[in-house]
Amino acid sequence: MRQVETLGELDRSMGYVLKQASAALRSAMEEVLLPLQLTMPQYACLELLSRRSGQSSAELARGAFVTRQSMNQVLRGLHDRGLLTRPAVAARGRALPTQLTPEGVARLQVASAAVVGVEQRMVASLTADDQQRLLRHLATCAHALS
Amino acid sequence: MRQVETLGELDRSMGYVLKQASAALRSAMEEVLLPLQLTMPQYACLELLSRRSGQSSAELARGAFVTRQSMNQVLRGLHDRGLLTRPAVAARGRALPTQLTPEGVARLQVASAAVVGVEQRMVASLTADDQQRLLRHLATCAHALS
DNA sequence: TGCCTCATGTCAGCATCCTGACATATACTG
DNA sequence: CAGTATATGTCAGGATGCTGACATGAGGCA
Repeated sequence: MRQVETLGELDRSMGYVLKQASAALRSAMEEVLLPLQLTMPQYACLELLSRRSGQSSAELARGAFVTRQSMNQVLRGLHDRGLLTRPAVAARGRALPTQLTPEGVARLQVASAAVVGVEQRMVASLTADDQQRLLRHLATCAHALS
Repeated sequence: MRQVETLGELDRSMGYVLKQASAALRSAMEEVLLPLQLTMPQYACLELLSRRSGQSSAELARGAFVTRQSMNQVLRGLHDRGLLTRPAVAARGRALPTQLTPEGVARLQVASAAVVGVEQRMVASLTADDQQRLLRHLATCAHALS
């Protein structure tokens, strides 16, 4: 494959370049998560729970950009593997608060380190200021379309 | 839903914010493409063909970040709707060069205008310089992970 | 109180995308 | 020339995610 084909106008399109970066990140993350027996949504679920414990399936779904149904399937898989706990019945309302088990925390620590490595590799050639700018601009873009 | 929940550390993660922006863009694009009877990969395919005509399914697949098989399915749908043409047999090698029909060009013009509108809305609150910076930084990130 | 709205969990069905495999056509290499 | 490697198209099967629908629980309001 040639390096950039014709270096066409696509590289001027914000949408295309954003998709390109996102696809590259996803691919790289799946690569490092595969040996850890974790898929992308599974890792996202564990990460979200580590940031704030006791979230419901619907909350996790919004945080991971999937539907409630998909997140529920993810939660079952992680529950069956003993990485998190869910009450069988809701103590209040219908939400079932989820928590990481020690095994889940341990697994996440390894995975998180690998993912951080990928992120650092992604922005390695940017200065600290540019990284902050990029972070801020991306957040602005996301907010503008919400 | 509260605005940003706890405004947690997730907003400091480059990967998360990138995914957030990408998801928002995809959602917004699907919203404007739905009335035009076009899905995301279908639009990407048409756009790629308008940039460079005669591309094979495999080339289009790489450009749209999907597999050859998925792109082949997309091409069939667009071919059945008369938006593009493919030779039944390869004139040389195995590649089947694809071209847009006038109907395909017309449909793409409308879709492209809608998508450009979405992209402009996304970066509306950024200065021209910041837009160029964002474009350049995203390309750098994508290249670093390839 | 009764009613309405909203959020959550869950089930069934469908659409989409991918992995694995195979045949074919071209280019390269000994 | 024969063998290998690479690229393309295609088929079959499975995995994943989504839409639509329903029941349940909480909160707000006349």
